[in-house]
Amino acid sequence: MQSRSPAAARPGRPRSAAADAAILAATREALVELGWSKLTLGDVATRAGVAKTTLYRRWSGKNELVVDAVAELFDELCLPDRGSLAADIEGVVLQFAAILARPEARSGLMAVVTEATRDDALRARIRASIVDRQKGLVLEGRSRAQQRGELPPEADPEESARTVDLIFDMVAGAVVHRTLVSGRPADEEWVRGFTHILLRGLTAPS
Amino acid sequence: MQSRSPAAARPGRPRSAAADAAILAATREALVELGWSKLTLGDVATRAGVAKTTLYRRWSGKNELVVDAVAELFDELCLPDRGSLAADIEGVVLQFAAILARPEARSGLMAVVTEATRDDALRARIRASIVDRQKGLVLEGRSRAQQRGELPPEADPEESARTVDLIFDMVAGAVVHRTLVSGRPADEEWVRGFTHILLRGLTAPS
DNA sequence: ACGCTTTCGCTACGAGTCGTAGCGTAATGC
DNA sequence: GCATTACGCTACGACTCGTAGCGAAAGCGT
Repeated sequence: MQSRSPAAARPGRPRSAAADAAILAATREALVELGWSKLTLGDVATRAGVAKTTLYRRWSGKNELVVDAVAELFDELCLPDRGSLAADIEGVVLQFAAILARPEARSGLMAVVTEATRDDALRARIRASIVDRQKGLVLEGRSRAQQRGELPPEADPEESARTVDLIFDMVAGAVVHRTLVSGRPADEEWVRGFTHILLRGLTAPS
Repeated sequence: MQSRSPAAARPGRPRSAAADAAILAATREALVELGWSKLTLGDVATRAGVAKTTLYRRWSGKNELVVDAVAELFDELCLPDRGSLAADIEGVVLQFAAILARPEARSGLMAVVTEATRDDALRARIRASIVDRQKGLVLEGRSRAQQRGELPPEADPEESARTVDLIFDMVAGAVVHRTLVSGRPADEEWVRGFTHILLRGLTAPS
């Protein structure tokens, strides 16, 4: 029960880390050029310079591969301290919008979310590698705002968790809908208006 | 230049309206059982009791067919007058959430939006048959609220249009994200919390 | 009743993708 | 050297795609 680490020193030839990187990069490239529906694993393998069988040895299918390829795009997401809650929100929303403006994120992210409606394992994979990271930003931003005194400290932890979930759905949902459904850019002007409404909704006296 | 109506009295055998209904119903049924990716036009044709060629004569492909099939789900969407802006919003959001709770809407709607990221004609079709109808509800609700005095009348029409777009992205985006990404139901409790924040953001003094 | 026109159901087809199996070779640890 | 695993390559059956061709059916005008 000891060696269960993922990269345990197993005997035999190790998997090429370069191949992993090449495959994920090729997947994003194919997403840009072909989109989700016309992306084939054979094509990705050719672009990456690996055999198709190598691809199937590491990923069980198109869904899992694209999740990993898209997840790397969210690595750059962080929460810079801009001094006020409003500025922090605007900053992170603009970062999120910049990622969603990239074509590989647009087609890839939406597609895997679609597939996840019928695949619980895939949904868990998305949550672990993408969604939870975003939610962490919401938690961090609220913690900062409470330290600044911009938000009251939470009393009920359960109520607090519900509020975080709600804020997260509102932020991510609005940006995604603006970018992908309305088809218009989430630029600074839009983000300012959105932040304005959200912030007043959170802080105004009832 | 006279007879340009879509169903002009053309000579020859008319298209079967019953076949249209059967095909769209079969498409929704297949969406429930198979989901988007495993749905094939041949299977839909078999379920509907029509030939595959008939399907291709009326729709150019899977995307357009599913848009029409899903669009019918939104026919029931309306804005009941509940007496206050808060109640109106809660009512229509709950209706929207009820539609998104159906599996054929979950997999179908998200899938066509995904495909629309690379297909402008498809995006226009979605906007015409689904999105614009929802946006109309936002306009109607705001108009009512202004008559009641719950919202101030708009001065700048351009600013007004921007606000409507923003509200629409926030409402639809939050419900979609809650339902499809977070994977939790947009039940009454959640809708109350959401409406509370949105409404305070819209009406609280700055 | 008769043609004209369009739709419909059916069959068949080449093209493309899928996911897997088999084989020989390359890379690592003992 | 030897065991073990990863890799590249080829080939395969099964499936879906979108289209073409055909004869039959259903309307409309004369």
